[in-house]
Amino acid sequence: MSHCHTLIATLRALRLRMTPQREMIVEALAHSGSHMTAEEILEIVRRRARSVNIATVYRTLDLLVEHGLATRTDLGEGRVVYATVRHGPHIHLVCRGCGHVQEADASLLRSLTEALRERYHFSCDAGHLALYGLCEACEQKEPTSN
Amino acid sequence: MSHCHTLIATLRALRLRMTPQREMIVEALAHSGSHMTAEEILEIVRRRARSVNIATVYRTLDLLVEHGLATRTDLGEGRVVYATVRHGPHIHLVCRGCGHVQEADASLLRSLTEALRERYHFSCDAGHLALYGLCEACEQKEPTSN
DNA sequence: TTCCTTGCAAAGGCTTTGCACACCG
DNA sequence: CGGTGTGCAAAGCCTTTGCAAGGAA
Repeated sequence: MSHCHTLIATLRALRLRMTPQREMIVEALAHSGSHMTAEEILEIVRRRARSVNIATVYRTLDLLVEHGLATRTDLGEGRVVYATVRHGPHIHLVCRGCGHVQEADASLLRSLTEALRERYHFSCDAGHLALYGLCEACEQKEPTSN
Repeated sequence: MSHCHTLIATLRALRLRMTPQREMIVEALAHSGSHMTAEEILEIVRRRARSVNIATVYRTLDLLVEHGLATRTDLGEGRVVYATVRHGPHIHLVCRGCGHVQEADASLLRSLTEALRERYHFSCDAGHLALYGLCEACEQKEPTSN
């Protein structure tokens, strides 16, 4: 609740125009438990206003990401998800078997990101991370690792 | 040299038909220093046979990946790269600033993958990994982290 | 000869863009 | 009122697919 109000206030402070569409999109994203695709956001927004267009969703999400209010994570295979910054950094664990995505604590990355910085001078962005593999159920189904 | 011969022999052993197109595609991939996109492979193959089609490249790459002879890494933003297995597991470090991709030693992932297995029962596939962030040059250009 | 593979073109899925109208501030 | 934002439709990009002809075994 207050979270999306904060986001909306931030948008206003950034001198960005607040339209009903933007408000509904921000609310949909802020109220969701975790990451969402543009299409999922559209579906929720359309429950309130059927005329809202997918292009507007993409444009608003771009806006949020540009201003650091949301993150965009490309899970690969055409799946791109968004989340408000409040969710904080997390790892997306994407199962190659069933496609399920679970979130993991980003603090697990600390030693990795430090090593990458030291050895490769690469500043890893932990907030946008997707890791591929198999969830417990799918690993038992797949006899040999692919 | 011998590496692509090994790959071709493996394909033959798998009873897969060997066509000039497949041979050229495998050679292009095996001779490359690292990962390549389908389009890059096509470009190289076309220097030898202009008529080769992108669909054939995709079909051959699918074949190689299915049989474990190559890996497909989705770098996000529509960039998908392939590499022969000989390259061994490596991490792709993708710079959000300039788009440059460098490879890092996959052994850095060991403790992370162990932690994910223990805490989330997730079997992480280190061979297909892409990490986002900023390379040294781009980090100095970007004053505040995005 | 028998399937498999190929090239071509069209279709698909997701995302972006051009345009005229609507509307926030 | 001025300048943005929106809906719509079309275009773009990468990848896949249907099909008839070509080619490996």
